[in-house]
Amino acid sequence: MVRAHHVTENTVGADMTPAELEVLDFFVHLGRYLSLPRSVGEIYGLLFATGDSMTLDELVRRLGISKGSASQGLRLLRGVGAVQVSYRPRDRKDYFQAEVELPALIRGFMKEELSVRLSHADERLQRLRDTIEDPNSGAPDGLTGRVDRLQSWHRKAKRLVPLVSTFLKM
Amino acid sequence: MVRAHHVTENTVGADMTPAELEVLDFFVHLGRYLSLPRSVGEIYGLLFATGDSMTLDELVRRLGISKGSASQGLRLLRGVGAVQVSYRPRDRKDYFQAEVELPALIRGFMKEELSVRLSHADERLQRLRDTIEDPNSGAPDGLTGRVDRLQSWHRKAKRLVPLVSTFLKM
DNA sequence: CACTTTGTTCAATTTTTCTTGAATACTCAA
DNA sequence: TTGAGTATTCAAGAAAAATTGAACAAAGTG
Repeated sequence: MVRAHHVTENTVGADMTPAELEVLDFFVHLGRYLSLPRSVGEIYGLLFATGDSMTLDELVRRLGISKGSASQGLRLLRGVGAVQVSYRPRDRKDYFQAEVELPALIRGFMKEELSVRLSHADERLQRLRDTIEDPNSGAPDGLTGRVDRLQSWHRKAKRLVPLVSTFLKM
Repeated sequence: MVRAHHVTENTVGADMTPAELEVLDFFVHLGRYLSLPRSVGEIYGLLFATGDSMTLDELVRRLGISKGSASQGLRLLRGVGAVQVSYRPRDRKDYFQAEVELPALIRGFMKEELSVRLSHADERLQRLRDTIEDPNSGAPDGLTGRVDRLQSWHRKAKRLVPLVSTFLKM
């Protein structure tokens, strides 16, 4: 409740329209669910609401956040493919624009986040196996079986990723 | 790295076997990815490693966490169906045990978390629509179209949930 | 009922994460 | 090369989240 109106609490946010505020609100909450900083939700939200591309300074001014936050937030959003940068001839500024095509977003997220996590999990599971196979590890009875199950979860998750991608691109 | 060895840093954790430590490590990291407090990963990890049921006091003692943390963590884990409680005749204690069947976990997670979030999103999207349909909302050109797209993402996500459930239960 | 054991709640504290803003780096134009 | 405009980095401060521990509640027992 309070948080949703964050942008209205500082003077610079005052030039937001109700429609824009509502869109920001939506993405701030969505981001919250994905444990993203509020600033990231705000940035994507404003870009989404505006539709057009926008410079870093414009984002800073309209959202009333610091350049540091904006820069870091944009890096993250670019990283997952949620924001694209374009350059204009005879203009040094970067122009940032929201990617609103779901397939592109999915692709970015799956590639950037998920695959890294899954391969980390791979390593961990391998280490875990190695540890419990050592007779000195003190592995409780039946742990091997439960770790097997863990590995089967993991394999399933890996097979799920392309399936979800396909579905969402339809 | 540092975090992974948390449980070894306090005296009570010293009675953990290497195998148990590795399992805790795995679940603490997994939990981290899902933005769960470390204590939650530790609790589930120890229950998973042990295989047996365990009392709250046992968890507190072996993990070296406070009763408060253990109680709250267990509530969360029970809430998503990752931990089950059983009672024993002539024994006032609760006995907690890890649920290791993937289908049950999925069911719990999908029901508890996802469906709530998705219905929140529903409300938000409806409000958003209402706002931008008001001519005084100052909705930028084309925003209606983009919000349409948002709603189609959302519908897709809702259809995806049962699909994923089915797949993971196979 | 008083007492014991077990689990929960919540204000205070600690830890982690986010944000800020000044310093720095980069890029192009003149 | 200098200067002006732009973006990034990062240490310090602010905010949010997790953890603790003591007080409380609940549920038996004698």
